[in-house]
Amino acid sequence: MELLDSRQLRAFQELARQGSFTAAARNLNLTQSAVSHSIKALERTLETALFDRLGKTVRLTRAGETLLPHADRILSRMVRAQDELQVLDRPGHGRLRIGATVTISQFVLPSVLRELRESYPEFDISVTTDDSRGLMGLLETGEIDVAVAMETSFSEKLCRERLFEDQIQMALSPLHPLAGKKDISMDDVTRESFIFCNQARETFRLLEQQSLQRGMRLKTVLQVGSMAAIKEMAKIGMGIGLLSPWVAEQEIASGSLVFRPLPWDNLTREWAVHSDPRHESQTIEDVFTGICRNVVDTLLMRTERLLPVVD
Amino acid sequence: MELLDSRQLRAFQELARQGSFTAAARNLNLTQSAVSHSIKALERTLETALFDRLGKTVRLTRAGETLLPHADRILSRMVRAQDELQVLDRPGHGRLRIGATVTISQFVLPSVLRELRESYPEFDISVTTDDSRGLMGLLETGEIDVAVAMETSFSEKLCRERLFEDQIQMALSPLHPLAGKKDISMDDVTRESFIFCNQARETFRLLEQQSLQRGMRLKTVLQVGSMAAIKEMAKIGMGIGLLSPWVAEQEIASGSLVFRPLPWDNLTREWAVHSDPRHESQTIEDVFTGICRNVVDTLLMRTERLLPVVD
DNA sequence: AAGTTGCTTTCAATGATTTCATCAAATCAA
DNA sequence: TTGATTTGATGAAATCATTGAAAGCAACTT
Repeated sequence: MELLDSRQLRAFQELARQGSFTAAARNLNLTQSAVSHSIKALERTLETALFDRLGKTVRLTRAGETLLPHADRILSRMVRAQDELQVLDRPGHGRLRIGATVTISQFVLPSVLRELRESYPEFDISVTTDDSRGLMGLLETGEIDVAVAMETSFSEKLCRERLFEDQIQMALSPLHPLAGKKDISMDDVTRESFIFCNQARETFRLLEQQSLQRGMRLKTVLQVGSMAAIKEMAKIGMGIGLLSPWVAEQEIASGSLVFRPLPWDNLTREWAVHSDPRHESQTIEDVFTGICRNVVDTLLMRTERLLPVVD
Repeated sequence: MELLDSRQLRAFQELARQGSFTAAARNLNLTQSAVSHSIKALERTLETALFDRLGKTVRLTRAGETLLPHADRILSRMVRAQDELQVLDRPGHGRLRIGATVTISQFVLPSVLRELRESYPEFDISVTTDDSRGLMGLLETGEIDVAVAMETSFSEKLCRERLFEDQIQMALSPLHPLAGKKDISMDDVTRESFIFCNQARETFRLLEQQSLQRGMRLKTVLQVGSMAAIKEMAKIGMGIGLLSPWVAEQEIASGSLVFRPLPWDNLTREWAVHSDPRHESQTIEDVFTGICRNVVDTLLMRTERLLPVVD
């Protein structure tokens, strides 16, 4: 069926309100003739008379009466839609959907979000937590705008800005036999059981792959839900936590956890801000990346446990 | 501000749903070039990008996401409006707003409405009661479609179809002194008090005018709200009822009321169906008039108290 | 690297909307 | 009643927008 025309509806609405072609035309900034033509066209597509023309004045027919409320709502919704879009375009308004791994959302994002909110208080900001691979998926389907994640798995289409590197190490209770051992061998770790974060599947994958290359399997004793849980478990000697030392500054300082490198190298994680360069407004994403840069730079100054990126 | 175009919105909606210009174009029976143009035009009037074009596939931007629900509702309301109008046009569907005087709505309309409902069971029928002059006003403002009323006051623009004539007479209790009197003089009635229906202002006006021409005033003792009330009051001798004898067949037959003519003539009321010939669909009004004709004809056959119209 | 698919652009043509000029009808004021 | 004025309808011309064909890119496939 033929679709209704919005300008004709507008003419209809005004004519219904004014009861006069010339008055309607004046309000619409049109000629009376144009209004007459519009109404006639509308009546033709609807195959029904909308007005009784009684000489000088005009009155709605039954059909016109039933159409009028529809026309009103259609037209008012049109201007409402336009108003909403207008507001959306105002500088400082907008949306940023951030994706981050557990580590990042706990140790980096808080400062970033504080700065972001200072500069753009009207922005809608949301944070989704997932492992790095999942974040890349969300980025590709457009469900998030930026992802702070490991650089292992990234799509060709996405662009990235490197932030820093870190290294997975063993987090041990000070009482653990390996805590004081000078040279930790492969055999030493083979016998141990490890604690992972079940949301950090990408790190787990990285470690498993490295282990298998050396013909061994890491014994996993626990999969816990958060960084804090790993640390607590390691403290009481439930096993060896696997995480980067920069997320445990306090525990290291207080001596409740001891960090030792794993007996093989290449356990460096490279972190970056990923985004989709084809996305509508890259600007807010650039702002976000810049803030991340800043925050990470101050972090780098405070600890040597984070490694700057070599460009 | 520039108004949105419905075809562009339709294209937008389909593209948002399909995520592909060609697919959208196929569903719209258009070239994908046309869809591309439409979207571009829409984006131009809204001054914002509605889609991220990522090579082969497209995705809604934030603006697009906010526009989509509006577009959906606008378009669905358009088809709803069209559907409603379609239903309105179906034969047998429609509306007839009848205006009638108290007498008519009590003694003529019931049969008319029964026949009307038989032929057009889906019609919206409403009845408004007012005196003849008021009905003419309602007819002129388009608040009713037809009026069954006295012919005294009618506008030039309206058309009418004469139905019948009747005559106002005095309704008396059989015990009333005038009930058996042979020749009733002016003096006889001057002393009496009369009972009117307060909704029959036109009849009252007619009588008052006739009286004043003869230099007398009718003494009004009661203004009551219905024909039945007049009859009851007259029966118990509260005064003389003024009404047409054909609305009191039963009372005459049972002898509880006696009718006598007033001592001056020209008290004939002419009844007609009035309507506005400039109105959209005269057909249902013609049907109504025809049914009135029939009903009145059978009434005329049953009583001589109604007078046929002389054409 | 070539081919396919899909979107954009340019351009011509079609179609629709608007305006202008004019007519007919209705209202208003003598 | 008669003209003067207002108002809506109509037809023709001008303007504007929508459409489709074809060529041009860009991305994805083989």
